[in-house]
Amino acid sequence: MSSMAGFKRHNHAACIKKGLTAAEARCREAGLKFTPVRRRVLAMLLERHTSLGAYEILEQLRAEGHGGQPPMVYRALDFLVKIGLVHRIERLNAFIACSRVGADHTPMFLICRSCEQVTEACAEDAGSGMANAARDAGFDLECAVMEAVGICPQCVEDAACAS
Amino acid sequence: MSSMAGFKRHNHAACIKKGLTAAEARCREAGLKFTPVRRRVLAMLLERHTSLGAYEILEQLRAEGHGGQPPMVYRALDFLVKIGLVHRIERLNAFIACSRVGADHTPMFLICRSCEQVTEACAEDAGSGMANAARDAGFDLECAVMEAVGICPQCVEDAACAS
DNA sequence: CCGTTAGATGATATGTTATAACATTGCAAG
DNA sequence: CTTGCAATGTTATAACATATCATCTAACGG
Repeated sequence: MSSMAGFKRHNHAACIKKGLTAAEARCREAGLKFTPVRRRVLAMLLERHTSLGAYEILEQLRAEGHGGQPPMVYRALDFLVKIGLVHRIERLNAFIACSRVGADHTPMFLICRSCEQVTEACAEDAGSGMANAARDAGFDLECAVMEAVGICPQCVEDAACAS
Repeated sequence: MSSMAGFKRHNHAACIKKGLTAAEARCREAGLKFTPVRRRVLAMLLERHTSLGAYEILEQLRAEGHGGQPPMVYRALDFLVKIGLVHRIERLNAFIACSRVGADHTPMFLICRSCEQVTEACAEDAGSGMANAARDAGFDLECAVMEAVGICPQCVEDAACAS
């Protein structure tokens, strides 16, 4: 199976599996438990390949018969975010599976305001820029949030065709 | 009067006045109305000199006898954000008065997780970095969110003294 | 094997942030 | 004056998030 994601085609089934395998490995190493709920939430995020709100995840869990209340989802998400398997998109109050697990990366998110697609990109330079600006201000930077709002390549193209 | 703000001392009364004057000018130029509610909300943000939540603003308006419901505050904030007099801090779901009105700036926000102080900094380089990364991805960047979470200079110092 | 413990989950309630929808007001151009 | 438009008022609710306390369960030392 193949679909649009990250603005480009790829083997989606494989990338879900890869994500779950990486998660298992990471948890095993760290002595953490990759429980069914955590696995299911991560799988859902990997499947959708864009950001999902906590309540969308909750609804889907319920639809699958796992029942549950909001804290269940937020706990799973907190866990996944803490160990770096999932990122929070502040602008959207939503969550997305990390697409570069393991790599020491400085993620930036591209948020399309037309189709709502969210994609992770590398932004080492921008990260350095933020680190420099923080240092100049005497600020001890612990975490940098970088989110770009605009129009994704597909929507740009669609708009061009339409005109 | 003088107080800590932006991590450094400055003449606070003057900067409030300056902010309001700049706002009046900007609205007059653009043919927009700088109504009492809008003025009061902006003044409140300038006074506090850090970020405020919409409901904190609402409470204060009520305490001052202006009554009102949430939409009133959100409308005023939307207006102020749209014309660039106020920035939204995504990480905090809060708002802060722009400290560089008029300047063509690429704002980045330094959010202290110890004292909650928020400060605006310049991050031209980081902005370029994000713009480059977006361009490389074929993404049409319209708005860049840059927020740094960490410890402000004052809190770093306090921690050092305490140890 | 048993009891202890720590992490995970279940469940209820509530807190916090944001917007939809519709009514009303007030000012200014035609 | 009336029509149109932006701003404001009002009610209700949607959407996002967490505090708290109870219960379960797997891992560990005795």
